[in-house]
Parts: sequence; C-alpha cells; structure tokens
Amino acid sequence: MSPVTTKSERAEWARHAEASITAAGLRAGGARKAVVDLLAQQDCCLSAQEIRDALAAEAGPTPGMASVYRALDTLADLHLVHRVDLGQVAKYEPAHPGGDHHHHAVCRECGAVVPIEDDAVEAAIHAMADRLAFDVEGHDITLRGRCARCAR
Amino acid sequence: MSPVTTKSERAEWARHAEASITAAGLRAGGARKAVVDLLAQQDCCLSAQEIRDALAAEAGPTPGMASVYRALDTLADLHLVHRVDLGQVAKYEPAHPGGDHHHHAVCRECGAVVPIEDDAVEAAIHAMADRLAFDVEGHDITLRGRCARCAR
DNA sequence: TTGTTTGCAAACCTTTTGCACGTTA
DNA sequence: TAACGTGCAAAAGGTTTGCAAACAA
Repeated sequence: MSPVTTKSERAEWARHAEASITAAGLRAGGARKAVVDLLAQQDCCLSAQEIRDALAAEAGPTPGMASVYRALDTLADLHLVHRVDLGQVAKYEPAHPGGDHHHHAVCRECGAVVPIEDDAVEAAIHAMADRLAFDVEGHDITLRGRCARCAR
Repeated sequence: MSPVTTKSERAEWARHAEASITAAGLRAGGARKAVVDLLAQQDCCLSAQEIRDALAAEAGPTPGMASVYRALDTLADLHLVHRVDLGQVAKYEPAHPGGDHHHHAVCRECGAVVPIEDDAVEAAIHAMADRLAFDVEGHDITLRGRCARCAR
C-alpha cells in the first residue's frame, strides 16, 4: 500500500505552514509549533486528544488541550488543516496546497480510519458540483463498513 | 426543485417504521411515536434539538431530550434512521428501505443543509468500493461551500 | 513595550445514564 | 404483572472561553 502523501510533500507542508503563520502576522509560540510539527508527520487525521497524547509522549513540555484546540482553529482558518467530522469527535489533518486530498473509510468495529483516493470519484463529484446551484468549495466522503481485518 | 422524497415514500416509511418497531417486540410509547411521526414528514436531516423543538411547537406533551435521543438510537439500530455527521452536532433522517438515499451540501455562511442526489457519483463510489480491501456497507458525501442565496 | 500565546480552571453544549414512575401488552 | 418507555436530574465527554502570567517581536 503506497503512502497517501510522500515524505517530501509533508516537509513541503511544514514549510508552507510556517510561512503562512508568519505571513499572517502571528508569532512563534511553543504549543502551536509543536502541533504543526506533529501534523507534518501525519498521513491521515488525528483528534485533538490524539495530538496532545502524541505530544505528551515526546520530550519537552506538553501543551494544554486549550492550546491544541486554539492551534487547530488558527490552522483551519489559514486553510492549513482540514477538519474531518467522522463521528462524535472532530479530527484534523494537514491540507495540502495543491488540492491534493483523500477521503476516509471508517471501520464500525475497531474504529480504524483508512485513507482512500480515487480519481474517478473525484471527477464525478466535480461534474456534479458544476451542475448544482451551490458554490461548492470542497467535499468529504466517508465510507462506512468493516476494515479488512475485522471483516475476515 | 423536486423533492428528494415523495409524499407517498414518506408515508411508506412511516408504515415500515411502525411495522419494524412492532416486529422487534417494542411497545408503543408516546415519545418514540412522536419522533417517528415527525421524521416521517422530513425530507432531510434534523438534529435531536430540532426534533424536540418541532415537537414542542405541536399540540400535546413535549418529550424530554433523553427520550428523543433514546428513540433515535432505537430507530438507528433498526436501520430506520440514518445518522449524519455534518459538524459538531449529529443529525438524523429517515432511511428508506430501497437503498434510496441522498447526500448533503452545507452552506458555510448560513448553515443551510441541502439534499443532493447524483447517479454518476453513486456509480463511481460503488466501483471504487468494489476495488477496496474494505467491506463497504454505506457512504456519506458532504459538499462544503455556499448556498445559492449566500453566494449571490 | 505591546500584543500574542499559553495554561489552568471554569463554563458550555451535546449526549448518555440512573432511577423512580407510568404505561403497554 | 412483568417488562418496557418516559421524564427528570445528574453525569459524562468534547470543546470553548476568561483571565492572568509568560513570551516573541
């Protein structure tokens, strides 16, 4: 299974994020930087709690939940992260500038989230969007079912 | 704009729901019946709060929020309603037996939710699902953007 | 110095649960 | 009458906000 984003794409996102934050006149605090650095390593979405847990496992101070939420909020405003609503908990993932994105399959048994990509579906969605009396800026697709492991 | 479901489809759903509830050995209480009757009139999704507010506006006793949630939970277990996660609040809509379903476009300005249908997108989703190592049981699509009124 | 960022605690909101009472089959 | 359904209140998450101290530019 190929990764959904390459290592260089993730590094590119980190640079882009830093630049956007500076360009917006924001300062470089520790908590937000830690969140950006962690997201830069991710291929798929994480919840605020998962982000904080991951940062708590690293060396250095652990940011408070409020700071994690505030950082995610700021990043979402700058279109640097995309918020994904897969259930009762919001998840967040890096938003890549080129419009390059993926969707999610969620296992109803184990809760696993698998990233998925499909050009034909993207094309069909865009064709539909063009015909609607609605100014479509983005879309999310969630598949529900059971992952390969749980279905076996 | 044509309705997503016809009046007869909605009446059909109400009958089907009553029958399923009885068949499951459940009894006929007032709160759940009120929720079923209200959902039977809906074309698209409502939140638990919206359901209760609508019932409060009607004649007769207003069910407690807990009863609304319990009713929705039971109906979801019986596959009579589909839970839709469009944001921080869960919404619920009647699930039509034939597999007939729609998706949603959400306006980022006014929050309006517009039901959408597209056979080509459905076909593309199914084709993709067949190729995945994931047992896909259902899917949800959310378009984000601005509705016709807000975009004007 | 000045405005931003952070952490903590409290507030908020949605959803769930415990429990006693009413109701259905 | 035995089990289920309901309402109320309390609890339980997840997320947001107020405020004072720490910090970057």
